[in-house]
Amino acid sequence: MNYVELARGQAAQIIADAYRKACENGLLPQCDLPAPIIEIPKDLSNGDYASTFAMRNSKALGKGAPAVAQAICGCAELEGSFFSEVSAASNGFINLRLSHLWFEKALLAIHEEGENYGRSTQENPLNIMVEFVSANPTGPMHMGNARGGVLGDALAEVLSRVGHRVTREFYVNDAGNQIDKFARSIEARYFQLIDGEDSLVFPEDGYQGEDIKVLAALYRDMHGDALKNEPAEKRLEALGEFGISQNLPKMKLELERYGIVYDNWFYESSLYSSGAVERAMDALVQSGHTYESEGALWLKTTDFGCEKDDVLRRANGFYTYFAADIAYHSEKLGARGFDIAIDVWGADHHGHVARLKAALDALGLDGARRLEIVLMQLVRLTRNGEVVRMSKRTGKAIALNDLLDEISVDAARYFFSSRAADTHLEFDLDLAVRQNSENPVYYVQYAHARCNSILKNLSADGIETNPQNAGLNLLVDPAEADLIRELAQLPEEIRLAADSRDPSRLTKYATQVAAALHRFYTECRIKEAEEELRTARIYLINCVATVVKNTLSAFGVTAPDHM
RNA sequence: GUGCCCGUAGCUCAGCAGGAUAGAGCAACUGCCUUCUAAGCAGUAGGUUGGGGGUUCGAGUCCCUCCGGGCACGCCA
Repeated sequence: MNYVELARGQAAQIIADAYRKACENGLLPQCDLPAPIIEIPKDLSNGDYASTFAMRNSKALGKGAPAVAQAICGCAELEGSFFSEVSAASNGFINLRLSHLWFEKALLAIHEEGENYGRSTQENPLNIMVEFVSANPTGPMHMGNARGGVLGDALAEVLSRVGHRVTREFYVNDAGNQIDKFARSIEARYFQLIDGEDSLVFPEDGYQGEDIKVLAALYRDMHGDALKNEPAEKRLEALGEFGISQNLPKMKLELERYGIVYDNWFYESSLYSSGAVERAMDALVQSGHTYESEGALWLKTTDFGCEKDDVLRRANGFYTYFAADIAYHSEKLGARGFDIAIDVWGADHHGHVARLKAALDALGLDGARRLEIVLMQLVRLTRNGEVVRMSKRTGKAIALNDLLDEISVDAARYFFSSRAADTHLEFDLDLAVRQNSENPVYYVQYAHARCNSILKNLSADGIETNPQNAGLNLLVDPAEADLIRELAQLPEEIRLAADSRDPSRLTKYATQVAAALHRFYTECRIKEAEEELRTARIYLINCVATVVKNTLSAFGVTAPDHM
């Protein structure tokens, strides 16, 4: 149950009713006004909720905002609501104060819902696919993939928590030029192993990493030198397939270590073998938005507001990556039955967004609305203040696995979750490794450990620590009220994270809950409190533990019982 | 050159749909452990929200412009 939403709704209703009553009493003129906006002020000294109704409508009502606010307050009926007090501020704000009933109800809901607290349902649940990471299987994953991984995973999680049906997918780019490049790189290393360093010139645009040498050596160990005398085409195919067959399981393991498990791994190559690419291209030709020029097949993306048209099939007869991507996404939104497809992409692909949407629009799939791209700014990796370029081609990428050897999965996931996708993220390796207790993740986890520790301690003294619904009306200390207000916020935070496609706000929320707990812990004793109050505080502590755990689990971070 | 993203405290960043006195963490300084975990709490100091215009009762938030940084503009993926 979302008590923030409930209170907000009640407040809006109270003010709307009060306005109607003020009109009947001749205090205010009858106008057609928009629904009152209710906000939670930063500074709670004036009230728990506030409305800007008077300021917003003072012009329409022909009266000053303070006068409007006073008229509203005079007519407001609080009976049966969660509010105990309504007042007009001199600048026109209408302030409402929550009654203790609200605090008690909010706590009861947390305990009742337990690990489901924070979840909600949709009237019309959507079938949503979140596709993320989709790193090229040509080498180990880097920091950008690490960021995209938690972002996509957490996004999928919050979407499912608000009641949608969510599928996590990894798109395996096992076709196209970069695979050819990959195969030629392994080939060069393979020949170097057999015939010495100068046997075959290393491709200029090849993959330089050590992992390529390892793959070549592994292939030779397993299959010998026979491939050397095969035709080049057959050799490259064998080496490319071998490389992918080695890399892909490693990537799966790496992602699992990182806490990410996909529902489905979708292979680009399957789009060709299933005929999906052909079908999509035929459909595009049927749509009338294509033409042939200089031997190539073009899509008129300019029909949909793009700056220039794009090639679908090259003059050499091969389809472009764009063509495969159109086929892939038309399958998602068509045959595979997803209402919405969300892709998490690196910002370096942003130029691709408009034309993919355009292509889907041409196919009648409403790409403008049903395809959502979350663009993630690239991670700038620095070491000793120096920028480290992250590319698989140069072999200088820092692997996700290497990072996880240095810091915990929890620390890595929290760090990458803590900033919105569109912020430029700087990741200092030395700092990350050193960060330990300075990392906010420990601050939050400590809050959970503290709750548990208190309960364990009390339990050892023979005190009942299972939540007992009694004395909740005694929780009136400001530190207790602040804490409960924070706890009540979780369902709202998850809803906002899902709606705005931005789970990073939950790390900020987690920090706020932890801060409120730590303040409460300092201000309010539990062990020495009088029995009824102690019982109520034990109830509260149990709720805090639930909320911290449910928040951290949204981005895959654990809530330890002790630290 | 064109398009997208960013610019808030010394550093890393919040600021929800325009609202009351712009907030956290780190770093600095001052206090708080014989009492439930000090991985904590309280306090001090730190700001022309990149500059300049505009919109209005009100702008960090919206619009324009300039400055600075990142990314992209392939018959690569």
